[in-house]
Amino acid sequence: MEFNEPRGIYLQIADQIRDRILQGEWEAGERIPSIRELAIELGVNPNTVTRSYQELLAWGVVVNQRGRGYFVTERAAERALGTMREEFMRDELPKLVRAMQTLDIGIEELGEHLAQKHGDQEK
Amino acid sequence: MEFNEPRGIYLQIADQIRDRILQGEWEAGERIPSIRELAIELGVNPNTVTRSYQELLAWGVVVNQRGRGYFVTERAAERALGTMREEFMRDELPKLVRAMQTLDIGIEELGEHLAQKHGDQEK
DNA sequence: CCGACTGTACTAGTTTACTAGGACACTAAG
DNA sequence: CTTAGTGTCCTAGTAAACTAGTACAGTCGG
Repeated sequence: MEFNEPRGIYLQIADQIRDRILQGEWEAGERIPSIRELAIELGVNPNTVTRSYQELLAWGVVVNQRGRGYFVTERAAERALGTMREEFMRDELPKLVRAMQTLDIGIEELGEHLAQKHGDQEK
Repeated sequence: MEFNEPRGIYLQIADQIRDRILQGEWEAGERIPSIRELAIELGVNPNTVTRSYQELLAWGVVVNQRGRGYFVTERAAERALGTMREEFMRDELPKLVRAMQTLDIGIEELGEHLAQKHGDQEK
């Protein structure tokens, strides 16, 4: 696995594991790879994985037990979406509002540009 | 002037001068404060102001002449809005798109939250 | 030419986020 | 109890962005 982006490695790992959880690679209650296992597999320091797993904890998709491992929570997808949306609304939205105000970009115009970028938002 | 935000001081200064230009504090072709003047007034290093002025150059609101100073351009407001919007569309919009995709936020929902934040967008 | 202003270039110190190394502590199986 | 696994803590190294200090270079009025 390559880590080219300017984003921290630990964030890329956290995203990857989160996605694998949400895709059902592990059942609720099941153990995900240990910190050391994953660290060796990815060729990074265990502390980096530890930090990734702290993110997963904050998102509510795993719980941990000292000496045993990290385990997928019930309704992990639901929890992840909820907490991550809260974080987005609290941290990113204000920046967006500021930018739109100084650049005098309306919601309608923003919508047009967004549509160009990722097409239909059906789901 | 206090610089509490986590954003670089040079960016805060650049924003401030940009706003003062757009508010018409100086005419087109008029000279803005010299790097040293502003540095002393704000209590920062001249190099920090230099960096702020580089931003203003990039935004197209000023031009510079070695040994003479920095001068407000024609149609500064127009230029600033244009280049800054380009930067926004190129740098910020992709992040926004990514976030909205992983969080499954639609344009409509985003609009609702934006409306709550800065009310009507009349102009 | 001179002097006082202007911007510029080079270098170094500071801060912050991030990553890594190594030791410690808990758990469970034998 | 021992051991091999687990997570956790403390510390240090790294890299990047930012800020500062200092010297250099152009401009213009006298």
